[in-house]
Amino acid sequence: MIFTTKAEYGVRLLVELGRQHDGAGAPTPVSLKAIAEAEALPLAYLERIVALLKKAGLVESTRGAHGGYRLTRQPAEIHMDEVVLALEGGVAPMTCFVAEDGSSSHGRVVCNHEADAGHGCATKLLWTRVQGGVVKALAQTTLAELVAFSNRPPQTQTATAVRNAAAVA
Amino acid sequence: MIFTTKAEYGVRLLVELGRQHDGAGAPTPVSLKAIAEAEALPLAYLERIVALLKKAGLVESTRGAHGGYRLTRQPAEIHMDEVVLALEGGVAPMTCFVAEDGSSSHGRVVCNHEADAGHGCATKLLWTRVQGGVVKALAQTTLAELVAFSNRPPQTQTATAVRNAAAVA
DNA sequence: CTCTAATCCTACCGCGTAGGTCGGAGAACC
DNA sequence: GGTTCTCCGACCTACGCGGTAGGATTAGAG
Repeated sequence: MIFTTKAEYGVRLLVELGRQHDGAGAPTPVSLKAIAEAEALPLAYLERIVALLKKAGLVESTRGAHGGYRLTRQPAEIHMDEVVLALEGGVAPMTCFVAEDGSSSHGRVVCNHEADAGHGCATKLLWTRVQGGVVKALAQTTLAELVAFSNRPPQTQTATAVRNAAAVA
Repeated sequence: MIFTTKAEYGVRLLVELGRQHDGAGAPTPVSLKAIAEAEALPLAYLERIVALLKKAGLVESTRGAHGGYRLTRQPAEIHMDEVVLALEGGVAPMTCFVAEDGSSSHGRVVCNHEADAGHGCATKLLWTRVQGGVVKALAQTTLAELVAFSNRPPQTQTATAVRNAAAVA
């Protein structure tokens, strides 16, 4: 598989925040406990995940009673490549892939067993293309889309997902 | 990361076979030992990997002395989606993704915690798009391309890889 | 006819990491 | 001051990846 549950839970957490997000600048924050119950996720684990999102500046928090988290931007302005990068710490199709700087979305990608033979590793071309496809698919999806998708009646969700995926491909 | 070393080693193995592959129908087979030495990979591990490729019909073998493996098709006719599918047993971006039939390239994809809540999982749309991007990138790459890439002088490889990746994206 | 080089097959193992828990310390609101 | 939150770091466990061991089988070479 590609992504761990960090990405899964983190995205679902953001969707839950995006659902409560109205146009106002600073709405009432949502507590992790409420999100954990709504999505049936372990609270203690969510704490560590949301810390990653906060460090990336995607959410902000207010402590204390009636505190919680809220988005720092409009859901339509949050693209999933940034989200997954914050949660997973990079999007690399193979262990030998390391980005030169932190962000793997635009940075140069380097295979670290480059000099083992005269003719480099032939798979580098392949993994580079795969990574490009993943990042592109992530960047084209916004949080607002996922929020809208999650509010749709279930029987139409499958067809919509397939249609959107076909549009991407 | 996305893929394990099974995919990495398997692709490199195929590249090595493709390099020896001339136009003739049944050329002299290449032994695993030769490939293991050329690519500096553990022989015993390669045995298990090549078994997957054989089961998928991508290579055929002759046993006994001076035996080995050879491709069943021209390198230009071997697309990487089929290869990775054979090696990794499916291309799923998340554990909850399972294909209805064996092949994940065209089969319908289903999230197995579909019915846990009223509003399905919002991440399904995202993972479907990601998987589409990966499969597309794999399907667009043939073994012949990788063979040609691996024979190129090293100093031009990086620039070429980036250019090709940009063309895909 | 045997020796040898190769494919085949199955069981085994160590180790890193994903996934999750626990307990507690600060911060705000009543 | 108690309650409700965020925050933080240590800790634990199951599992799968990556690799090894050892053998059985097949077929060409001499």
